[in-house]
Amino acid sequence: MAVRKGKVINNIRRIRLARTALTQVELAAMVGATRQTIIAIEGGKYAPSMELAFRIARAFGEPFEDVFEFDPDG
Amino acid sequence: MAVRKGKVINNIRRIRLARTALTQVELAAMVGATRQTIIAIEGGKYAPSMELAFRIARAFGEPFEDVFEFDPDG
DNA sequence: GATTTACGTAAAATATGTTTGACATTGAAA
DNA sequence: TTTCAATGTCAAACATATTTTACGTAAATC
Repeated sequence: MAVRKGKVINNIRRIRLARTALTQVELAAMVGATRQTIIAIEGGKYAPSMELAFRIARAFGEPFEDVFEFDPDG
Repeated sequence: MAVRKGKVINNIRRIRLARTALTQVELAAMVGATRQTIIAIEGGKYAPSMELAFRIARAFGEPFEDVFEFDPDG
């Protein structure tokens, strides 16, 4: 039984709308990514790179682990 | 002037040796990665994926942001 | 001095994340 | 009812992360 890899969950959409009221385009610009990337990450298509993840948390002014959570059983 | 991307710094080597006294092979096995990956990440060749980063922090029993830090000006 | 353990380098192949560009849908506003 | 902003889908190209395999070195130990 190989090591469990888990899943990273993000609260980007919730925070973007509830706390900051940014559009995807605005957020993308703030963090130096494209709209497609924001869409894909919000939609759970894949997890962002570490660099992008930190930039997003900073753009929100939220602690990293409030934006990104780890589900070890995912 | 494009958005600054910053750099992710990790304290894996320090924690691995000082706190847990694990070898690279042992750590790799614990987190489901290869020795090469641990070497590359410790050596700053690249940042790990989010999933791997969370697994490493958990393997150490350390808070995520104690293991991985963001340098916005890197 | 041969063997073993831990760490390092390097390169090719594969997997995952990011960009670019084009087009579709929905709701709000003119 | 048309226009526009925001969101979504899709696919190809590109960049980065990870694995696999092989070989090199230094220190400890037999």
